[in-house]
Amino acid sequence: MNKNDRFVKQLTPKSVDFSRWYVEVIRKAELADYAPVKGMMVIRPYGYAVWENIQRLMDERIKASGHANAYFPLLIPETFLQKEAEHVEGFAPEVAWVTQGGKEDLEERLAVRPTSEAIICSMYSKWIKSWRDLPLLINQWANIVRWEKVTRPFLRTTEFLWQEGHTAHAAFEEAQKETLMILSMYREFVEKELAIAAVSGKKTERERFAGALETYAVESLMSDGKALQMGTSHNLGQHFSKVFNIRFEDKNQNLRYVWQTSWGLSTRLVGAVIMAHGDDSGLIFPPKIAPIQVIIVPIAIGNWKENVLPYAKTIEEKLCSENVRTKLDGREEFTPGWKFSEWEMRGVPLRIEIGPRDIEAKQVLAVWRNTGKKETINFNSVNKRVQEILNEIQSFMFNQNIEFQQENTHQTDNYDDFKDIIESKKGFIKALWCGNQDCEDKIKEETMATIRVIPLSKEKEKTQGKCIRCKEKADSLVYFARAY
RNA sequence: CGGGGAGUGGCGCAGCCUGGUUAGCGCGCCUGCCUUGGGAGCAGGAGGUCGUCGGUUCAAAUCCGAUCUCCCCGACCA
Repeated sequence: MNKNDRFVKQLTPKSVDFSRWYVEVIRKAELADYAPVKGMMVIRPYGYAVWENIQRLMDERIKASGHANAYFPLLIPETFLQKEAEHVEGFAPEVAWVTQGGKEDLEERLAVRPTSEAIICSMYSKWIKSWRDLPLLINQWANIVRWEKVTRPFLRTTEFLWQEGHTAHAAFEEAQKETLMILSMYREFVEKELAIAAVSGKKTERERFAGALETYAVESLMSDGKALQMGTSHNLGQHFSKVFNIRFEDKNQNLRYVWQTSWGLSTRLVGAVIMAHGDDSGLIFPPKIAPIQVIIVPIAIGNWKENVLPYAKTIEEKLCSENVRTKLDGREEFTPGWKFSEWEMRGVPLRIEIGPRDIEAKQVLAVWRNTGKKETINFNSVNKRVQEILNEIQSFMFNQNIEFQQENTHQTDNYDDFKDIIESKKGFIKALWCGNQDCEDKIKEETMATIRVIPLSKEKEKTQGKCIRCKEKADSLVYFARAY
C-alpha cells in the first residue's frame, strides 16, 4: 500500500459517495459528533467556531439594519400555539411537549418552541399600543426543537440554533419592504461571506411557512446538485396580529392590527458550507468564516526549535496582530506531511510552510487549500500578502461556485427533457409554470423536483408561453430542483 | 412513519451461519529511541462485561424476542 492509498482510505471520496463523505468529514474534522438522543448532535469547538463567525457577521447586519436582540422563553403554552390555525397545523407533527414539572403533571402542556411566533406575538400584544411603538424590530438568537423523522448533522437536527427576526409594522407596505430587505440581506450574506451562489424569490403556496401570507427564500445548489434552503423571510400579514390581538392606535385615532414579518437562518448554513465547497481531501472553508484562516507548519529538521520555530512564532504574532485567525502547529509528534493532510481535511484556506531553506532565503511558502497553488512570500510582505491572498481565495471560491451554479442551471420547455435533466444532471431547472398547485404536486410526484423559488424580477418576455407540464398558459418562470 | 443495511477498545472491521480455551486484526493512543519539505521506522505497553433489556441453554458476541441509536432510499421539514 502506498501513501496515497492510505490517505484515500481515511475519507470516502466525495465523488464516490457524497452522503458518506459528508458525515465522515464532519466527524473527522471534529465539527460535530452524535449525541445519545436521536437526531441530536454535539457541535464541537471547531464546528461551533464556524457558527460563531456566521453569527457575528449576521448579527452585525441585523443590528446595522435597525434591529435589536432580545430573548424569549423556550416553553410555549399549548393554547398560544393553537391560536393561529395554519401555524399549529403546520408544526403540530414536530413539536416536543413538556407535560411534567418535577413530579407534578402540568395543567397545560408546554411546547418546546419549534419557532417563536406564538410567544413573541403574545408579548407584542402587550407592548404595542400606539403608532409610536412601531415599527418594532426584534431579533433573537435561540435554539429550536423540531421532532423531524429523518435527521442529518447540521442539515436537519432535532435541536438546532438559529436567529429569528420578528417585526411589527403600521402598514402592509412597510412589512413587505422589511421582508424583501431581509431576503436580499440573506442573499448578500450567503454570497459574500459563505461564497455560495444563490437564487432568491417567492415560495409557492405549497412551500409557504405555516401561518404566513407570503414566504420568500434564498436557495443554493450543493455540489451533488441538490438545492438547499439557506434562509427564509416571511410576510406574516395580519394573520398573527388578528389572533393575538396586536393592535395600535394610528395618527387618526383608528384602532388597527399590525403587519408582521419573521425571518430566520440556522446552523444548517454550516452544512451548506461543507457541501458547497468541500472536496475529496476534506473541507474547504471560505476565509471569512474559517475558524482558522492560516495554519503555519514549521518544517522540523535538525535543531528547528532554534532555527525555525522563532521565525514561525514571529509570523504567527504578526498575523494575529492584524486579526488574521492564525495558528502555529508546533506539535512534535507529527510530521509536516501529516499536518498538511490534517489541515487540508479541516479546511484551513491557507497554509504557510516555513523551514530552514526559507529562513535562509528570508521567505515563506504559502499554499492555497482550494487550488493547491504555491507562492513564496518575502518575510517583509507576509502580513500584507497573506491578507490579499485570503481575499483572493474568498472571491475565487465565490466565482467558482457561481460557475458551478451556472453550469448546473438548465432551462427547458419540454417535460421529457425536464425529467431527463432532473434524473441525470440534477441542479436547477428554469421552466414555465401555470401557477396551479395541482400541477406542482404532480411534478413532484413524477420527478421528485419541487419549485424552489419564483424569482422576483420577472422577465416579462420569458414568462410568456406554456406550463412545462400541463401546457396551459404560464404564470411565471420558476426554479425547480430536487431539494434537501 | 414505510422499505433496506448496520451497532464488537477512540476509528474501521473480522468472528456469528454451525453456541464451548484467554474475543482477534489494521489504524489511532501511551513510553522510549530515532526521524521530519506530502500522512516515517523500531521496541515495549494500555485499552473491550461484543448498543441496551429480557429469554433459551450446563454454557451466548454467536440462537430467539423486544428496544434504542446510526446510515441509505421514500413521505414531512430550516
